[in-house]
Amino acid sequence: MPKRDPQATRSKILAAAVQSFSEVGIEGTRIDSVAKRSGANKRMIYHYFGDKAGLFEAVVEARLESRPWSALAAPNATDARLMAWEGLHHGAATTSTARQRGLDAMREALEERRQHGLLPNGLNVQQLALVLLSARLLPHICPQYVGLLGVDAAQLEVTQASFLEQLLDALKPGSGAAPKPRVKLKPRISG
Amino acid sequence: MPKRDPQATRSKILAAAVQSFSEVGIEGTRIDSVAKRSGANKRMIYHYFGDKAGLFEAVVEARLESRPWSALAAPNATDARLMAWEGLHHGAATTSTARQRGLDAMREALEERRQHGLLPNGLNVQQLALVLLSARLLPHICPQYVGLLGVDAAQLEVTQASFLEQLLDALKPGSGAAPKPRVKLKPRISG
DNA sequence: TTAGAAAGTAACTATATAGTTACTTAGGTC
DNA sequence: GACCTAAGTAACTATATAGTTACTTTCTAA
Repeated sequence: MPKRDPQATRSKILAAAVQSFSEVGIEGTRIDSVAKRSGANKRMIYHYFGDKAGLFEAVVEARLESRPWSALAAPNATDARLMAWEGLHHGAATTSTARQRGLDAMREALEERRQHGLLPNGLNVQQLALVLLSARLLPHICPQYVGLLGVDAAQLEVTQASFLEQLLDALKPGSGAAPKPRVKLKPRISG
Repeated sequence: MPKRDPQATRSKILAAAVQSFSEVGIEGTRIDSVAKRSGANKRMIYHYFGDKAGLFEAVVEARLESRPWSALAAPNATDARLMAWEGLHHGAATTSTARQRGLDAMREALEERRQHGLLPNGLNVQQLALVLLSARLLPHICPQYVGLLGVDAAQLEVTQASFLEQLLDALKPGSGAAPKPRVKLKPRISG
């Protein structure tokens, strides 16, 4: 094991930064705390990433740029929260070709679904994609509303996936009958 | 006009705080800047609200507690962002009886819609409410994805409302035919 | 009209924080 | 193995920030 390992240092800083930014956001993140959590020297953060903004950029790059996108899969809490902090701070400004490609693919998958006659022709696929993405992101960002709406937060990952599939199913042209839920949920064990 | 007006002072502080918290969040908000923006003395903030956390609580109370909730109406950007900062910082912990009532009403409205045969019986109304709320909130929180998904941000308020109505319509049991969009959109004038 | 409470002000303080300086140590290369 | 560059460290600095102290001014009520 070498005493010095630039790659390892860089990535342990990045890992700590991912956690911190996701948990407490950009303003909430303390460079000193990232240094301590990563075990690296604070100076190294500036060495590899320039400044706090650069560190956040690197975090976005590492977690959001090359992630797979899918209309029904939920991003994990870490990524969802990073997306929220990014959006709240930087607004719509994002010139991300990688994410653009990923989201295009997601849209195309829905488009294909429509061409197979599984979605109504009049339906705007972009809007549908936005609704599906929103549904999977928001519970990580505003968990307070999950509870307030009477949805079981602990099982949401599963119940929501099933619900959204059911929703898409119900949109299928000609599906007049009320569809059945695909997953039968066990009653939650309390305590 | 009296030289002193406690009510007015309190509310101008609150108004400035609403703006600041909505724009830059809890950590991003500077008490000095709220004081300056409101025209009140900084000391008065501590006098009326205790500390920064108390000020944020008052902001939530003022904007989120007694607002009307509706399955299809979009909260404005200010409120949506406040909800996001609140959720990101405080998580699921919210003991809000007022919001609970408001959201219950929203759920009941959907329930009623179902009882009128306008929604499939198998459909989980809580989940549906969550999806609709998510769709209306997320664009304010993560505006970057609106553009990346190819949706026109400037017209979203209108186009999304129309889309969601269409979606609910398509869920109506027995509605096999592809529904038409309810609003015909003008092409956007560029420049 | 005067006491006392509440509203309001300005200057202050302790501390935390992003970013820097000045230095030491390791490792590859000729 | 000497040299040089990159990796790494610790102590430092300027400043910004939440919260306070000590004070003045206005309003109210007896």
